[in-house]
Parts: sequence; structure tokens; C-alpha cells
Amino acid sequence: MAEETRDRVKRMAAEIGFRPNALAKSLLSNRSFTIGLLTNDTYGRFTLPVMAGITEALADHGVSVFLCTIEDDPALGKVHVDAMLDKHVDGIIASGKRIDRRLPVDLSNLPVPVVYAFTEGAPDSVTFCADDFQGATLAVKRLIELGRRRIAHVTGPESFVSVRERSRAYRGLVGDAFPVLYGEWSEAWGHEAIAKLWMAPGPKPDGIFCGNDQIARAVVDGLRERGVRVPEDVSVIGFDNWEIVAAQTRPPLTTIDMNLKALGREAGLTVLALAEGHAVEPGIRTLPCELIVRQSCGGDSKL
Amino acid sequence: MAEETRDRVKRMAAEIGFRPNALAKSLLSNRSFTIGLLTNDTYGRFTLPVMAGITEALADHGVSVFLCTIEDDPALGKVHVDAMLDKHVDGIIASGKRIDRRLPVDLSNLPVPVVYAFTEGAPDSVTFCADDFQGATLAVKRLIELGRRRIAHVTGPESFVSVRERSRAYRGLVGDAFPVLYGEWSEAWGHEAIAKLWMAPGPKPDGIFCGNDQIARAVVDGLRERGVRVPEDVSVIGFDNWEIVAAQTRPPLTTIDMNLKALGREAGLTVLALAEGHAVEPGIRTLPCELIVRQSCGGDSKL
DNA sequence: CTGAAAGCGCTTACAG
DNA sequence: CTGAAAGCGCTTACAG
Repeated sequence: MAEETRDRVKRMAAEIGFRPNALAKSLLSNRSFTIGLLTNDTYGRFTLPVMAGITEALADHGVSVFLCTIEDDPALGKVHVDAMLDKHVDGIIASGKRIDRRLPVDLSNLPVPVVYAFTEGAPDSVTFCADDFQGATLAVKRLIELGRRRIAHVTGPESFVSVRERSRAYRGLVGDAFPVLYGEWSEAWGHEAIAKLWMAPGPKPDGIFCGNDQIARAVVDGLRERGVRVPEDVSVIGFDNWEIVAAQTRPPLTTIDMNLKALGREAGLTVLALAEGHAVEPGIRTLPCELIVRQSCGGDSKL
Repeated sequence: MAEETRDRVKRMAAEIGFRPNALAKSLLSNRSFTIGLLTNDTYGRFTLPVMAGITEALADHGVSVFLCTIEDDPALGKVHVDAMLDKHVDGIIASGKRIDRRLPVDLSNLPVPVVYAFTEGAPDSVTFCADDFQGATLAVKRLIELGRRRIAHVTGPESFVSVRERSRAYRGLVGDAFPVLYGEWSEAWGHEAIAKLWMAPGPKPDGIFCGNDQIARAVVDGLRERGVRVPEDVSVIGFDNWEIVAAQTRPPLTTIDMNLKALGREAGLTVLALAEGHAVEPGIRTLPCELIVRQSCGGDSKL
């Protein structure tokens, strides 16, 4: 075949928009350039950022991702996992809405690599999660740096490891002058907690670290309703950086971002490496959180 | 081959967990049992319910779905569409965050069927969207049935068709005693609107229909802060049924649900039908909204 | 009714 | 260096 012919063929192929059939390729290469994201987070609060990170990392590798939302239904889970295996995904990323619960499906002994992100993984697997302790430390330290000396902690149910980690960080920095207030992940609980705190005798807190943004929002609202100024009288910091809540609070919440997108990116890259046969050390990888400064804590944002 | 042998083979196949390679199957059948969901709704507010509907309708047909979030980046859009076509998806569902904007990618003349859900479609395509006019009618009628006679409408930017449709429905039922207040889709605007309404001379509204739940939340908060009781003095109804906002408002919001999940289900079924070669009438299919009664409008919930 | 062959669209390894 | 063949894992159509 002459140079010229070869060129002509190539040109025509490009012109005509020839695209090789990825399915046929996969049949040979054992690589489908497809991965599955399995989650029970129907609301997408945690899974969407993770998903965004995965896509960001893998889109230009030509990898597409199947999103499978399985609620808490083992049967649905099996259906989705089987469908993914039949389609020969290169790997699976399991995700969820809390780091101390497993998805209702058995992902061990699959013929493809599995990586866990923001959900509890199998013992010898690779698991990514946010560093709750470090994130909480960031928040409480900021309150201390702002000169706050009576810092309270209003948070979610003690059954969550995240809650325990965060309050452990709080305790370490603040001691036990104030009780940690455990409750629901709701605004109702935030209001209740503020009522408790302000009805108690003795000096009131001048800083409140909240277990999530919903609680923080209610705390800020509750304070305003009592005529207490935020951030002048009391500094409030939340957790999650859930835009819809944090940005709409009056004043907008300073809060902790878990960097879920970075987490997704790492998980994506890792599952790809595994799929390509690279060895990856198993274990729990903890990614740092970040302080997002808005207006609910006051002070110089460059502190 | 004896009956017995055939049985034994089948049994062994099941035992050993034999699963046919879907990729190989696809090569022959021209069906990959895979569809793509393309969206620019990074937050997932609208796309996630649509996605849930699609999955619900198609999971037991063995169809998996690629989720592709393309922000507003045409280049990214093309990358994803090409990746999907290479993988021979059976069809594509385009979705978005408003019904009068197109995705930044050309989906005409693709070799696979395309269906639009909650985004503007190509002229001769199948498009699904919620019935804004009917939804707004539901809300305003409810306010009227509750005996409200001075009903105001606080909503988003007039540039949205949804906004214009909803206010057209409002106008039709209420007349023009009150101006329609157009603004941002934010709580800040809700507060501002209440300030305007309550500073104006003359009788105050006794019912407020809001363009979305964020505005409604702020309206309820603003009213409470002015000592106006909701729902005793003023009935408020929102739009969207965005759980995180509607359920946490004090009192929780009565609101309109666009039935996005049903929309996703229809879109999924339709794209599948097209993939199977069935003819589908092009055009815009409008799905009805639903009134979700909580406590912000008062009255008998069975009205 | 059973069993072997041809073919889906590619890539890899091998013979000329 | 070029070109034909074999094969990935299936299904379909055809010959015995």
C-alpha cells in the first residue's frame, strides 16, 4: 500500500466521521472504558460531588460512568451490579451517605476492582473518606483564633462516627466546660439546642460549632430571633458547605467543606489504576477538609 | 444431545455463575442496553429525580445509564456525546435545569434516538416537561378555595418561560389587583419582596403564591419576623417541592411538585421504544404537577 | 432436532 | 513493510 493510499484512507475516515466501535475493541482488550458508581444516596448530596470528581478525572481518559442508585434495597443492588458486570465495567466505585455504613450489597470477590468513597469498605479494600477530625479541628481552632472562649458544639446523632470524630476534636481543643449537644440532623434540632443553651443558667456561649449546615442555619436563625447578633456576639461555624443551606443563611455560613470532589477524583484515578493492573496499597485514605469562610463567624477572612 | 445433557449443561452454567458477555451480544444485536443521560444541571436538583425515574423504568429491562454532566461547556459536551456514541448507547436523554434553554451541544442527526426532558428540544423531537400553567393553577385555586381574596405572586426572573407561564395562570385567576413581583430565585429576593409588599399602602395580601420554594421560605420567614402568622393570617404556597427547603421551613411549605420522576420514567420508556424501532409521535408532552400539602397554607388538607 | 459455520467490528500475531 | 488470518464471545442461519 502506497503512502498516498494510506493517507487517503485516513483522510476519508476522518471526513466520513469514522469512529471505531468501542464494544468490539472491548471484546479484545478486556477494557470497556466504563466504570460503575454505586450509591444509596438518592438525594445526591454526597454522591453528586463525588461523581463530578470522578468524571473530571476520567472523562478525558475516555471513561464513562454508569450511575446506579440503589436506595437500601439489596435486590436492586444485585440487579445493578449484575448489569454492570455483564457490561464488563473496568471497575466499581461504591459511595454512600455516611462513612460508617455499608451498601446493602456484597462487593467482595467481584471480577473487577472495587474502590470505596464515603461509605464503609470491605476490610482489605481501598477506601477514601474525609478527615472529620481535621475538619472539626479547623473549625474550632478558627473560633479560638477569633477570641471565642465559650465554645459550644451542637451536632447530629452520636451513632455516626463522623459525629464522634468531630466532637472528639472539639473536646480536645475546648475541654468539657460545655456539654456536646447531640440530636437530629435537622433545623428543628438546631432551634431546640439554642433554646436549651440560652435557657440554661450561667454564661452563654460566644462561639458555636455545628455538626452540619442545617443545624448551623437554625442556630443562626434562633440566635437572631433572640436578639443575639451573629457574628458580633456569637460566631457560628457549620459543616458540609451545602450551598443551598450555607449561602442562603443570614448571614451566610462559614463552614467546613469535605472536598468530596477531590475524593471522587482520587477514587476514579485509583479504580482506573487497579483496572490497568497496577498494585494499590489497600487501606483507608483520609482527605483533608477545608474551611470556607463566609460571614457567620466574623473576623478577618485571611486569619 | 440428550435431554439430560442439556439439563446438566444448564445446571452447571447456573451453578458456575455463567453470565453471557453483554458486549459480545451487543455486537450482533445492535443493542447495548445502555443509554446516556446528558445534563448541565451540576447541582442535580432537577436531573436527579429525572434520573431516578429513568432508572426505575429501565433497570429491570437490563438497561444501565451513563450520567454525563457537562456544565455549560460545548467541548465537554462533545467529548461525552462521542464517548457515548463510541459505546453505542441505544439512545440519549437530554436534561437540564430549565425548559427554555438548550444544552450546549448539537444532538440532531445522531445515529441514535434522542429524547428531551426538562430542557428545550430540537424542533421535531420528543420533549417532556412539567405543566407550569396547570401547576400554578393548582396553587392559586387552592388559595382561593381557602377563602383568600388578596393573593400576591412573588416569583423569579421574567426571562424564564416557567415564570411567565406560572404568572399567566395567576393572572387568569386573580386579575391584576396586585403586581407580579419578579426577581431572583433567592431567599434574599423573598425577603425584599415581603418588605415591598408590607411597606406599600393599602390592604396587605392574605395569600402569596411563590415562584419557588426558596422564595417561599424567605416569604414565610419575613412574615414571621413581622409578626404576621402563617398560615392563620397569610397562606403561602411554593413551587418545586424541594425537600431540603420545603420541609424545613417553619411551618413546612405547601408547594407544587413537578413530578420529575414520572417525567424521567416517560422519557426512559420513550427512548427505549424509539431504540426498538417503534414510531413515536414528536412534540412536547406536558406532564401534570401535583399539590403537596404541608402547613404553610392552612385549611383542611383534603379540601 | 442437532451441530458446525459464518459473522458482528475490531486487534494482534504471523506469514509473505 | 504489507496483507491475510485467527480470534475476542456471542447469535443467527444453514446444512446434515
